[in-house]
Formats: sequence, C-alpha cells, structure tokens
Amino acid sequence: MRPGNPEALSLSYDPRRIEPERYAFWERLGVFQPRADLAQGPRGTGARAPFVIAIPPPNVTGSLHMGHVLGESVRDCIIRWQRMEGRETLYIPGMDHAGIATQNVVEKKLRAEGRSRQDLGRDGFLDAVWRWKEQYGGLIFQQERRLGITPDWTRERFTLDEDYSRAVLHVFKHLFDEGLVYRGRYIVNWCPRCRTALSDEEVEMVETDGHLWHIRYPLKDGVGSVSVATTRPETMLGDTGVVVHPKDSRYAKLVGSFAVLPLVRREIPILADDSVDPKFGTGAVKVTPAHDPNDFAIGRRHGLAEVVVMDEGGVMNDAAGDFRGLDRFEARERIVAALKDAGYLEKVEPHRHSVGHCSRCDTIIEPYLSWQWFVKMAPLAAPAIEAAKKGKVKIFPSRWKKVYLHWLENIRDWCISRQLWWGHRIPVWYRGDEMVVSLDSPPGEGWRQDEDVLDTWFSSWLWPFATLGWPEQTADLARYYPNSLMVTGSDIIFFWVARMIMAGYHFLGEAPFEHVYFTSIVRDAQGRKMSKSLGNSPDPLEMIEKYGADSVRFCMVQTPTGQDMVFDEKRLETGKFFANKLWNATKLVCMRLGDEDLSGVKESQLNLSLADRWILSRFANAAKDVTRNLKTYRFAEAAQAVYQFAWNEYCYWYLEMAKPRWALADLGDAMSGEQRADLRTARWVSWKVLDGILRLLHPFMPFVSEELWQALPHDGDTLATAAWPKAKRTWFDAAAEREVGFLQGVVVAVRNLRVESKIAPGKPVRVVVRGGSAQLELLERLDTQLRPLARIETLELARDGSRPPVAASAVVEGAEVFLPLEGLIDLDEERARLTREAQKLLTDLEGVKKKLRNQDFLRKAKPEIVQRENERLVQLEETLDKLKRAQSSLSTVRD
RNA sequence: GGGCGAAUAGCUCAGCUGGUAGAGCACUUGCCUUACAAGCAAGGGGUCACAGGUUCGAGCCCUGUUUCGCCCA
Repeated sequence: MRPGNPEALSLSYDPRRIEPERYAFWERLGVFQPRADLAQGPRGTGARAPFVIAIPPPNVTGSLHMGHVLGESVRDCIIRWQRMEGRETLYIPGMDHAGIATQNVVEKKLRAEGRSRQDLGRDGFLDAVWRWKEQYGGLIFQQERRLGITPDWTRERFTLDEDYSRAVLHVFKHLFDEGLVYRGRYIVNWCPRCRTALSDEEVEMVETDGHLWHIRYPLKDGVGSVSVATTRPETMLGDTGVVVHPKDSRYAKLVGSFAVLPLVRREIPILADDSVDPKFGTGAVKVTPAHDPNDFAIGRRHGLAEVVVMDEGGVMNDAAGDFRGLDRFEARERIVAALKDAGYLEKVEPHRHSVGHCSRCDTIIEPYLSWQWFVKMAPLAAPAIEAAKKGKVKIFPSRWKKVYLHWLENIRDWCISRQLWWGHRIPVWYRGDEMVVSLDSPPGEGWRQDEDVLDTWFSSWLWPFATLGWPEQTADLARYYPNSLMVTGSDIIFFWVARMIMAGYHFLGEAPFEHVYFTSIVRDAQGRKMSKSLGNSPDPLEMIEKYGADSVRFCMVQTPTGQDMVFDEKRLETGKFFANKLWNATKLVCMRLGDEDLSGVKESQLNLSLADRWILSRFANAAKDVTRNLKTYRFAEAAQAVYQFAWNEYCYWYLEMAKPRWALADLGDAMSGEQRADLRTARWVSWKVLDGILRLLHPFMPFVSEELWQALPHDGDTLATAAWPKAKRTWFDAAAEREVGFLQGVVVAVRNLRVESKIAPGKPVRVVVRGGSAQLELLERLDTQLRPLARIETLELARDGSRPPVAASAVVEGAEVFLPLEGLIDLDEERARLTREAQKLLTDLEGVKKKLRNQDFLRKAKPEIVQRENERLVQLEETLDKLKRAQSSLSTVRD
C-alpha cells in the first residue's frame, strides 16, 4: 500500500495542470500495450479472451472534430473498462490514405503554386503527397492524445504501408481469380471535377428544383413528331433512340419507325420497351445510352449505339458538333435556346428531382460510360446477411440492423477503380491484347500497368485483419482476430461496416468483430451535421483547453442512444463541475485519513455504523449499475450512475455523516477504544468508497480519477490497471437503505421547516420527534451523525407522546417532526402551509381510494401492486391525520 | 415513392419488464456554514405531439393523423 499524497491536492482543480503530465505517465508505464500474460482462454470464449478494438482510421488529411471525439471517448471508455476488468486489451490505431480527399488537398496546394499534378508527373506527384503526409498527416493523433485515449501506438498502421498494400493487391487478385472482380464498360457515377469514377455510396442525392423540358423530335417519314421529356437536355446530343411502352396506344403505330434528332439530324429508331412509364412526361423517352444508367440498359437490350458527348471534365466533345468545347451546363442553356429557336421546344415545366452530388467536392455527378473495375457483391453479401440475422455479429443499437440488412439485400456491384494517382495502383498489366493480373510486373518486355487506383474503401474493408498482418498467418492474427467490438458512426454502415463484415467472412471465414456499436452523429444547434465547409464544428482542442479532456469525454459519451446528438457547449460544464466536486471531496478525505495505515484493516474488525452499511450498500448498487450499463453500451446511464452516486449519495450524505466521527481524531490520546474503532471505521469506509468511485469513473474521466487516486493511499502504480469494482454480495443491505432513507427524510423535513419558518441557515434549532419506538431508536443511534446535517442543536425524542404547543411540523413515514417556535413563527403562514400540504395529500388519497374501490383492479392487478396501494392508503391517511392534528393544535394558539 | 427514427419541464435529454413522471442546465428565494460559490439549502415548473383502441391501469403496447430528422430509390 502506498501512502496518499494530500499535498498534491493543495491547489484547486485545474485540468490543464494535470492532464498532459498524466498522459506521459501512462505511456511511460506502457499501459497501452496489450498484456499477453492476462489472457487465459482461447479467442471468443468468455471473459478472459483478449479484448480488441480497431480504430476507424481517420483520413490522413483529417483534423479532429467533435464526431471523432465522441467515437474516441466511447472506444477508450470501453477499452479502459475492459483493461480494469483484467482482460488483455488491444486498441489498434491507424490512418486511411483517403484517395480523393488527399489528392485534392495536395493538388490544391500545387495550384496555389501555379502547378498541376500533370506538371509533376505521376511519380513526382506521389513524392509530393508522401512529403505532405510526412509533414501534416496524422496531426489528428497528436490531437487525440490530448483526449487521453490509449491505443497501442507502436502498432499504428497506414493503409498505404507496404505490407498493408500487398494485402490489398492480394485481395484484388484473389477476387479476380474467383471471378468476383471484373472489368467492364458501364455507366458509372462520374465526378467531372475530381475526374474519377465513384461508387454509388459516394454519391449524395440532393432534392433539387429543376425543369422538365419537352422536346419535339420530328418523324423521319411524313409529317408529325414525337415529344420526349428530359431533365438533362444537353444529353440529347447523344440520343440514339426513342422508346415507348409497348401497350401505349398513343405511340403504337410509331414503333419501328424513325425520328430525326433535332440539331444533330441523326436518324434514331422508335422502339417499344417495358421499362417505360407511360404516365411520366409524354410517355416517350429519349435514350442516351452513354449518359444515363437506365438508358444504358435499354440501349443494350436493343443494340443501340453508345455515343459519348462529353469528356472527363464535363465538357462537350467532338461528338457534340456545334456545342463542342462548352461546359455541360452552358451547353444545356445553349441547346435549349437552339431548340427553342428552331421550334422544337414544346414546353418547360418546373420539376423537382434528386440530383447526385460528389460527396467529396459537391460537384453534380455525371453518369458516364467508361471502362471500370467492379466487384460482384451478391456472393459476398450472403454470409454478411446471415451473420446479422443469426446474431453472429450483434449490432447496437439494434435498429441499425434493419438498415444494414436492407442495403445488403439490395446490393449492387461495387465500382472500385478510381482515376486517381494517390492510392493502391490496380495490379493489372496489359500488352497488346494480353491482360495479366499480378502483384508484380509480369516477365518480359512491354507491359503497361493499369493507370487507375483502387477505391480507398477497398483497402479499409480489410482493416480488422490487415492491421494484424494478414494475409501472413501472424501470431497477432491468431491472437487478436476476430476483434471484439467496432465503434463507429452510423453514416458509414455501407461504406465500411457492411464491407468489413463481407471481407471478414470471405477471406477469413469469420466475422471481423462480435459487436458493432454505432455512435450518434454530432450536429450543431440548427441540426446540421458538423462539417469543415460549414465551419460549424467547434474546435475540440479549444473545448479541451476550456473544460478539460475529462469533461469533454464525460459529456460526449452521454449521447442520446441511437439518435443524433445536438451539441451544446454549455453541457461541457457539467463534467468540469463534477471533477471539481470530486477534487474537493478527495481533498477532504485525504485530510481526514490522517496518517493512519489502513492497509491491514480487515472489514470484519470494523465497527460499521448504519451510515457505513448504507453507503457500502449504495456503492454495491452503483457498481452493479455502471457495469450493467457498460455491458449494454448504455453510456449515458453508466455515466449518470457514477455521477449520481458520487455526488448525491457519497458527497451529499455520507461525507457529512462521517464528519463527526473523523472529528474524534481531535481527542488524540483521550479517545476510548470504542471511539478509536469508530474513527478507523469512518476513515476506512470513506476511503474505500471513494477509491471505488474513482475506479468506476476512470473509463469516463481518466485524468482526474487517476490524479485523485494517486493522492489517496493505493496499491499498484496506476488506476488504469487497477481492478474494476465488483459489487460485493455482503454489502447489499436493504435494511440499512430503508433506515437511512427515513433519517434522510427527517433531515430534509427539518431543513424544509427551517426555510419555511424563515430561520437563518446558521442558527441551531431544537427539534422534537414523535414516532414509533423503532424510529426513535434509529434517530437516537445516529444522533451525532445526523444533527449537524440540519443544524439541530438538540434532538428531543418525545417518548411520552407529548407535542410542543407551538411548532411547525411535518410528517415523515408516520413520524411527526416538530420545530418548536414559540414567538418566532408566523402562525398564519404555518397554518396556510399545512393546509396546502393537506390538500396535496387529499388529491393523492382520492386517487388511491378510487383505485381500491375498483373491483377490476382488485381482481386483476398483481397482488403486490394491490398490496402496495393498500399500504399507501394507510400511510396517506395516517399522515393526513397528523397534519390535521397539527392544524388544530395551532388553531388553539393566539398569535 | 419506400424504409427507419423522433416528438416528455424554458433548453438538452433519461424513463429498460405497462403500476406514484426524472436528471443536467436555466429559473425563484436564502446562504461566502473551515472540502467545494465550479458550492450549499429550499423551491417553482409537465394536457408525456394529436385522435382513437387494448388493458383494472398507458409516457411505454396497437391503429391512424400531424410535424421534424435521416437513409434508400
């Protein structure tokens, strides 16, 4: 046992003074590294297996925002808790190369210098990105250290690390060999600004007010025309057909004939196709196979030509004739004007529709026909669906399971090639008509590697095992896979979580983690998602500076379960106030422990008072509560349980009840043996329970809890590896809780009477209590511990049943509490108060009586409920009776 | 268009198995009481969105409506 160090608390609580130092202290002790000696069972079996969390790798370009803070607070809370439970814990840190985002950042920097990536060439550009990464990348981890998180920094991984990259390319080849990766010329989501293809998930649909242009296409033979409606008139230049519904009588006779495309004068066939909705627009649809996914499908069914009319930057190309060289939106205006001039524009309607935007740069997506690589997803999805359905992967909060399943059950193939330079270059080699998939250049001359790189998510979906050395069969992989838990935002269920589960099953035959916990999304006061461009995210470091990392953590884990969180800076105060409260409580306890050595004290030798038994029982309940709530990821409830117990029970009641016994120390040698035992007991219990509070608090507020724990007598080097409190069976004590509940009622009643009677807070008073013998005996027993709580000078127990003639009074569990007030009291006011009180009771009483008159209630309600109502009835009547007696006794007194 | 979720005190949110509606902040009153004014004591504040239904009993279960948010197409 190490002695406490009360001097450490001589200053007031200041997070800035303690936090940075403590972090260095933990790092020195190596508490972040997994301790293999702790694991006693095989993976996945019970409580002693290693507990593993992998960080959702932040973008290498990222800087800390409140969303990260929330995630890290939750992950570290769980990790620290599990570490204290005695498990071997591993928290794997790392970063994501974030292809598009990073390339954008570096390109922007180059542009500012008047250069482009093309100027540098591929290798030169990649050099520039790596240099940028070395300089600025991973800033976020420096920031996160301030939060006090405990990943094993020696295992930091990056998705472009050499061995990680091998894993990514290996997966590509593996899937290709299985026929699950294929190359094809299809319509993809194309960002003309980023000049790359995107997956469906990277497109954000935005409801937009647009127009529906109705255009008349003249028929080739004879007079007449067919009208089509479109939201993107510029694509008409690429039209190669018109389709109508086969059963649409309006157009039946036109099927098989040709229309002449205005402006272009191309002859295009009029065809019938089931996919046309006769009720939309004119019922005739122009077909642009190279610029629309539906049209593409129609075009393939009917063998229509695919005419690409734009280039990769969204600029009209040679196929656009007179409109070549125009940006797509300018082309839209000019084409509409030209159609109007030539009399082809029939009408324009306002039209609201969803328009895809690039999730990275917000540019409007262009559906674009190009050669890309895809992953066939349905076979991968099947095991992931089953895993969730059978609970092999448990999702918290459970409602996200439905979202997850819906996506997987409607899954579409994944476009994984990106026309970027920063990323894993696709391991495919071409020579003439030959194509070879190989991690390294094939033997022989003249091979040209595919220019494209892979989607960043195609590397991060391997995160839970590639970070452990896969595809090598490493010891780490054997030991730490599957991970235990994944904590991330629900906004990346599809991007990441679902894909990790698919990859886990496909490549290792096992789910990558047992549980997934989705955190809330942090929003600003107006309900908007925190974003860099809006600038609405407060700077977490500023928050930490202002309130302390402990407070930020404590408040951020208390998010609403399963819904978004509205961030309000004001809330962060709570944690700081709480830390301050504990700081002062610990200071008090430290002072009162004296230099007594408590290390050898056995609980059985103590002289436990009712107050002691009560607080130990309440502590056991709190410990049980916190643990139970952590197990089910109810962080707000867990944090609240610590808070409520520490503040409202330990500080508010227990410390006050311990004070009189601590004061025995002042007697010095004059203490009797009994008093000596009382003192030691009060010291031991106050210390033991405070120690327990700090343990329960540690996962939420690691810094201040460690600091205070070190100031108290303690075993071991650090609270971070101290044992998690167990609710001791022998500490539960329902009788003590009931009895102290009564005493607290008396104290509150006296305080209330004091205020109501306008007695100065500092003024000692005389109190008389009438009540049952058990109640009076209780009061007597705790007399000295109780009296200071309400500044009671003398507590008179009216064993003879007498009552003071002039007094303010209250009823507590049938006992009458009097505050004798001869000459002090405003009798009218006291009478009015009693009347108000009685009125309230009458209302309650009526409710209870009504219930008990109801035969159905008596017959059908559970017996214990009926019993309880009966007891309530008796109690209410008794209390009312006593209030009335007090009223009548006052009424006989003249003012 | 389809799905998911939310609506409880002025604000942000709990309320788990249906059984006397809670917390923090804010507010009112009084206190610098030797751990703590970042505190202490006492208090006020609710048509649990609306309408039906089930039930002895509904904030909680069911149906519908309204409003808001998110996801998907």
